[in-house]
Amino acid sequence: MEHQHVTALKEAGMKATPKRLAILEALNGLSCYASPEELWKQLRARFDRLGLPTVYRNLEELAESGVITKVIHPNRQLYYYFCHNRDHHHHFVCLSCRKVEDVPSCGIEAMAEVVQQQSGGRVLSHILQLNGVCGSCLRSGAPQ
Amino acid sequence: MEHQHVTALKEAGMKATPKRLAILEALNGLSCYASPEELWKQLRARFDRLGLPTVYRNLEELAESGVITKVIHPNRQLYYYFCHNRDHHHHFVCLSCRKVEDVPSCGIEAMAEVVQQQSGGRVLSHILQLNGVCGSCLRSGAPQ
DNA sequence: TCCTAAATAGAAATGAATTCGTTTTAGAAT
DNA sequence: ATTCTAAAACGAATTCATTTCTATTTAGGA
Ligand SMILES: [Zn+2]
Ligand SMILES: [Zn+2]
Ligand SMILES: [Zn+2]
Ligand SMILES: [Zn+2]
Repeated sequence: MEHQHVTALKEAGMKATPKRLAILEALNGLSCYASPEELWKQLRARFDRLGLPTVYRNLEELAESGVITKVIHPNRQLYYYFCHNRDHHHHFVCLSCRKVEDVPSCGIEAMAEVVQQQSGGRVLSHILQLNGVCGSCLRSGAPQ
Repeated sequence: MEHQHVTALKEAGMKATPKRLAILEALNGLSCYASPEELWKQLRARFDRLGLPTVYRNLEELAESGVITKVIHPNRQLYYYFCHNRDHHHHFVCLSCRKVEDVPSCGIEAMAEVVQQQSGGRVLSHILQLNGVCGSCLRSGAPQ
């Protein structure tokens, strides 16, 4: 379980440093998205020295290499999520409790084709994210 | 053409102030997204006094009321775009020249249904945006 | 014309995110 | 095991887009 993270890092061409692994493990233990500062506060206890910039840098690098996912949030802060689903899919994120659910498929390929036909443009990336309140939050009457 | 902006503002429950109208007109004259500061610099020439916070506030209110659209950008800065298409649709935004193209339709309704079935969650909003380089940028060899 | 809630000015503050020069370290090579 | 080097981490300082705050002005209805 830890070694699979080492492997994932190696495959992404990144050194498997203790702090990098700890960040991955911390994210792995959550079913919701987390902010760099939250992860930093959590991990600080396990390292005598751990800089907040290190957490920012690693999260960005991990997202860049596709190991983790960046969550787009209305408050415009950075959040990250570790999803094991390697198929192309998207996320429903709860704005109340931060839970993340997978939503399979999307019609991006067809839409990219529309752009290609329309203007000859090239789609480099896409953002498809559903925001809302998850079932358990709704049932518990949590604030939105 | 100016009066239609007055009407749009009234319908959104907003006072039709000169500065608000000027912001709308400035955005209306562009086929691409713009930042608050860019609009401020452009409009400063036409008003002896115009605060940058006023531009920020108005753009946010206009986006909130649905008159204009917010663009999600990888550099995490705020950009806005004035689109006249009132049907539900999404945007392909060029990361090079900032041009915006409409992309009709999306399968959000079906995906919202998946979320409903999966966990009983409620989808409050969604983000669907295609990022890339438009046809004319590609042909001109513009930097990405 | 008067009134009032809404809008604006503009300096100041905010704070998430990043920079930078130094120090440490992972992991390959010997 | 030891050496070496590019990558990683430190962390104080900085950045700068965005927001806050109080005083002032104004749009639009009465
Ligand atoms: Zn929830
Ligand atoms: Zn997922
Ligand atoms: Zn372009
Ligand atoms: Zn549009």
